Amino acid sequence: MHAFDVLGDPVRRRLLELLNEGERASGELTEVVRAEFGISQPAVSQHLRVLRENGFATVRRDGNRRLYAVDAAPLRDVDAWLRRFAARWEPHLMALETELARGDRERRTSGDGEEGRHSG
Amino acid sequence: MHAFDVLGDPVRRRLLELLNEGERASGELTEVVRAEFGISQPAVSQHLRVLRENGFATVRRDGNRRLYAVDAAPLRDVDAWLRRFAARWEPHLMALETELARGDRERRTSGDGEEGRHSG
DNA sequence: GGCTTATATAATCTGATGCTTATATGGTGG
DNA sequence: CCACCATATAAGCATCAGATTATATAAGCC
Repeated sequence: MHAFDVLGDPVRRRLLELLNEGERASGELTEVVRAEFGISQPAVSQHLRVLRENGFATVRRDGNRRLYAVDAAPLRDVDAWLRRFAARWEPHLMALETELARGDRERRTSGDGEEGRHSG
Repeated sequence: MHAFDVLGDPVRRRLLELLNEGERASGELTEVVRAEFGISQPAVSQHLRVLRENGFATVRRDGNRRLYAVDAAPLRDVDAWLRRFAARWEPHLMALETELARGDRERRTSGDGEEGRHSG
């Protein structure tokens, strides 16, 4: 199953959005999605399975529950495909990237903690 | 139809790839896709319609033919969604973007050439 | 052990999507 | 005008993804 097929479903996109905020139990995800899309628990579970089986999410046990977390590897692939078109909407982006790649290795940030505030 | 649904189809992705190399006539696209996917001309035409109607492609007349070109607007939307996850595969990217946005307006004067440490 | 909770799987049904064949539209040239 | 390209649309059909209900698995608790 291609990554884009996985992302083709709105429920799965929503699940990924939720997971992007942090690890969540299946039940929590189910509650949110149930409310928003009006679908059943098994339906959500099946979507989670698709995410799992295609590498978009990982699971771990926590007693009774299953805690899901996002795994961005396939998203990166999607991004890679998209980037081929990026020049069309951000003509300057390519130049910036080049510059960045250079600056990045020069600067070698030590970035342990995040002392910078990205948004306020 | 959501942008991700449009991209969910491999034929349409391929068409976009081809269009990304430059304007092409429907017939040319049809030939390539026919060879690769073994589908008929109407099938391709219908995919082109989906691309058109969802803003992924534009058409113009050239005598007998219809020349298609890619329109990246919806791809940008997709990219915008993806970017919310970008920090997961490129932890430094967010910082770089922030820095760039700032550096871009600061640098403006250009000439110093040492943009080495914006520190932080 | 037996009840309850949390989650996954199985089986089945349904509707949307994409394919096909057939046909329409519209431009070009004799 | 008529024949002929190039392309789009129409109509019908098949397949598949996603939904549902019912049930299985597995952990926690008394």
